Amino acid sequence: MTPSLLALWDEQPEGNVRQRLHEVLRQSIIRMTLAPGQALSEKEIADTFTVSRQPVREAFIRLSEAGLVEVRPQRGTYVVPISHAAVMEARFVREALEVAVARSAAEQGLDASVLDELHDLIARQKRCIDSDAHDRFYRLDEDFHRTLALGAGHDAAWRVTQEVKAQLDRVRYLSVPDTTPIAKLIDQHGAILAGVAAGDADAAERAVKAHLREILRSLPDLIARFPELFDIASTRPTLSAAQGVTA
Amino acid sequence: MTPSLLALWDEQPEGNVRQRLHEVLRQSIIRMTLAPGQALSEKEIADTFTVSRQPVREAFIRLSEAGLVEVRPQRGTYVVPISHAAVMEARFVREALEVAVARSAAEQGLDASVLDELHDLIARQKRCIDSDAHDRFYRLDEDFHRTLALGAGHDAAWRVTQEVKAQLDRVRYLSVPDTTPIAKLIDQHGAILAGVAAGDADAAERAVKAHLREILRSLPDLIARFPELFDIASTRPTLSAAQGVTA
DNA sequence: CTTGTATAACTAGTATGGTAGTTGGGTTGG
DNA sequence: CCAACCCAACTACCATACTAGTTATACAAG
Repeated sequence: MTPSLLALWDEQPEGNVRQRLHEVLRQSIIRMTLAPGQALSEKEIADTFTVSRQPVREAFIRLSEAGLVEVRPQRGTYVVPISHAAVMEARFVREALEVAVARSAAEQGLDASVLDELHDLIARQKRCIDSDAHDRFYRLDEDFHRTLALGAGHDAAWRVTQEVKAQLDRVRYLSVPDTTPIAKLIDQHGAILAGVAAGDADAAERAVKAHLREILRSLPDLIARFPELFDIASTRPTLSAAQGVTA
Repeated sequence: MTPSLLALWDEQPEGNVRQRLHEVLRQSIIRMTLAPGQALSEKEIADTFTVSRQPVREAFIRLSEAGLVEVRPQRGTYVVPISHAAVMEARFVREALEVAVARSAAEQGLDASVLDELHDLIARQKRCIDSDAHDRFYRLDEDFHRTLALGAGHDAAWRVTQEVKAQLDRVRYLSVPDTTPIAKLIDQHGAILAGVAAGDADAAERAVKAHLREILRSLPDLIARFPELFDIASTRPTLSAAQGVTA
């Protein structure tokens, strides 16, 4: 584990130790380098990166807010198992946001430069079909969704999307390279862009929904194939669950 | 400032110092006890609550992620001004989520107990109309939206909604008690509930949108009345803005 | 009076120390 | 053999110390 963590560490240029650590750990959890259920020790991580425990702790807190780790006081910090319920909820939130973004983009129109960039991204994605460049495709996939959101001026929506997407990316990483073929995903990107470019909000919405529902096709199969990575319970016990109502 | 902060502190029962501090500061910012632009000193806050700087710092980090404060390294931490763009974006995200939640609730149906609770909440809201119990109404308002979201099983959506709602609540707190009369808001709650209960997703969506667009009516007036609380620039300079695209 | 510089007083970021609590394993009494 | 207990080795949380960077001010040089 250590070597690949350190590799990510070196390629994180931005800013302070906390942010770099957060990004390294986040990526490692998404990529399953840190497996669900694994215990993360403040001290061990701190020693690995030759930093103090404090920024590690702060990174843990942020990860726990994204639902990627669970901090149990005086016990330990653990990578949370993939939860079916959490994935479904993340997908729900993401669909709500991206549908709204696509509709907004279709209705208000996008700058020509943004449309060009989106077309360009799809073209570059197509070059990944045969070359088995999955990692490259995934980055371009994220670029497509981000460019659309930011191009429509909805950067808060994108920020939230990015947070919940972590839950989904963990699943997507499992389904490499089978399940849904890349070509199909690229076609769906094309459909989204076509709807947006044509100013047809309804078509854009349908395209986004079709795209984001692909994960539903692969999920049951993945749970069957990797049961040890998933939470057995259908509903995950969340600390931030329903609270009492004002008396 | 100090006394009212400490009052909030004492009524935060839950858990650790960091969470209590976060909630106290968050509420204080929403309620304008901590005014936009005000500098927050780690040391000063720590001394006020007789805790160390560390949990204060961690609370600041969380607040900065919600866009309520800005941490400028080696400089200071400041309550961010209300930004027109940030409010519009928060409203956009909230509408996207709550529309999706309401549609989901209408389509899948809610338990009778949840419907009862929603009706009860509306009834209790009506009792606030004449008594000028604005604070009480606002709590019941939040209860209504939370109960709907959690009742439909979308607690992740609610968690995100709650985060972005802070930006909107700051504005709403300014508009007490004029602008939109409480009675109108309660009617809108009733319309949402009616749509959901009838299983009419389209009606529920229309009702949610009408409800959440009330803020748009009051915002220009508030900017004119309290220009010193708002960011002058139309677009706020966000650190997490657009990044380059994969080369 | 203006300007450049040194400096003192702040800041956040990081490191380290201390405390209370949990856990698991070994030991002791039955 | 088994149960109860104890203790050592962890944990996260909080407090404190230290570092590095920013800013405003005072002061000296022109």
